[in-house]
Amino acid sequence: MLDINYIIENKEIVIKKLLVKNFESKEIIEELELLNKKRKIIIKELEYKRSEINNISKKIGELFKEKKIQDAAKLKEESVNIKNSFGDMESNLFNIENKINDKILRIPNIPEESVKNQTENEIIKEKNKKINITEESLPHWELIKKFKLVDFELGNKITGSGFPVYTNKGAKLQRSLINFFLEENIKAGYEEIIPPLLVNKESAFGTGQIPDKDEVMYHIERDNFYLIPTSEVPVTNILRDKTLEKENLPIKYTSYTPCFRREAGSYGKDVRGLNRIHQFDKVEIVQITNPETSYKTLQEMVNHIEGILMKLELPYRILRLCGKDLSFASSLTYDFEVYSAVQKKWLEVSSVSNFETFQSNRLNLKMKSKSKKTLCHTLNGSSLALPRIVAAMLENNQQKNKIGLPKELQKYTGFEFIEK
RNA sequence: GGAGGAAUGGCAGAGUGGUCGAAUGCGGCGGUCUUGAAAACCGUUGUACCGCGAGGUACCGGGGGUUCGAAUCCCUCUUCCUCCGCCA
Repeated sequence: MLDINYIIENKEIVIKKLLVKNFESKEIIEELELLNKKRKIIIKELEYKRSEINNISKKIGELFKEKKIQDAAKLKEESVNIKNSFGDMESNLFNIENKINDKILRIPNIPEESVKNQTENEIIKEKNKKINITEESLPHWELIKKFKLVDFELGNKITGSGFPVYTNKGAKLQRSLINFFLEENIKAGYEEIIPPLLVNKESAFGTGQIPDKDEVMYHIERDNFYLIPTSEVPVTNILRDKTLEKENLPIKYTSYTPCFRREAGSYGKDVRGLNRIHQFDKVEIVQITNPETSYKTLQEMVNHIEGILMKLELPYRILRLCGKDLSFASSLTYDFEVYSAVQKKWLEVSSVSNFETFQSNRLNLKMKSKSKKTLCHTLNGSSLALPRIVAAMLENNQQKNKIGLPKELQKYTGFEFIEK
């Protein structure tokens, strides 16, 4: 959520920058400006009247002490009159503030300076795309059947489409990847968190999932909880309504959780196999930083994730997202994709973003230095999302009757190959 | 799930209708003293909003109500504690 005063004071710049995200904001900002003026006028009058009532009440108190009951009764009447003159002011103010809120929540975050108004994502780096596959090479959805790693039919039976059952070495591979990612993150100074998988609406609001994107989340009506679409939600909300000491920053959290996404309406060949499912495993990294250093932090996170992908010996590329592809809350995002040789497709496995103050403003997450309080910057990234890593790894490393695993991962799996 | 109790500033803890935005202690910040530090002493110390400013308004778990006036009374929700029940 952007700050209303900032929007109004920097109207022209904000409008221009939001166009980079393909968001036309002129009208909405002008409406905001008008509403804000109305708001201030009402507040001024209302607070003046309230202060009058407060004064009268004080006098009444004194008169009561002096037993001047009649004088007090007179003042009471006066006070009631003032209160009656409020009219609809209070409800008007309430309505205006609601309208302001609604509008401001519809405005996306401002993209970072270097994001240009282009529709092409910039490829920052591309590594090791050459893979030895043959005519007989299978896509991962065939491989997982052949080697009995993941059972989608079983998931259909137990739950429904998009809830795979990992079996045997497929299950062990999941657990090994999770451990590998967590250990890499912990080595890099991240504190491990196991958060709740269900969150309340305040938490979903804090990181920006509601009101705009509530259709991606499963919602438990009876208790009004949401299943988390990413551990970013509970983990970032650890610090909701906190003021942190400047010298305690940055705060670095890592967390493995299953993630639940409704992915309404997406069926077809793009979602075959592990490409897109309703429940998947992901390890996340989150950082809360001093606003002055957040872009340095973003780079550090990108380097860290790149290091993990290198250890997995997967072909990958890093994209710097264009304005059009930036998410609602993000100022700058780098996407990581791994190459899936049989599908001949790049698969997104991580998205690393700096949200600047967009989340912290909703979260009321501040930093204190000397006597000054300022909003922190929040950042997060996947390190990493498992299904597509598994898909690419299986496809790229397949041999005749087995699938090889990267050395670094073997320490965790305890086996070098997946065999029949 | 049932019965009872509680929620106050960074923390601890007073306050049960009127100079209470809130005593006191601890902590924090500034100072005196000291070669330096500690101790002691003095001062200071919440947030948001409106206003050029003086100043004002709101906030004592959340929401609503009673009243001229609410931390204090009433309703409701949430969370915590004690007891009972159930339970991995």
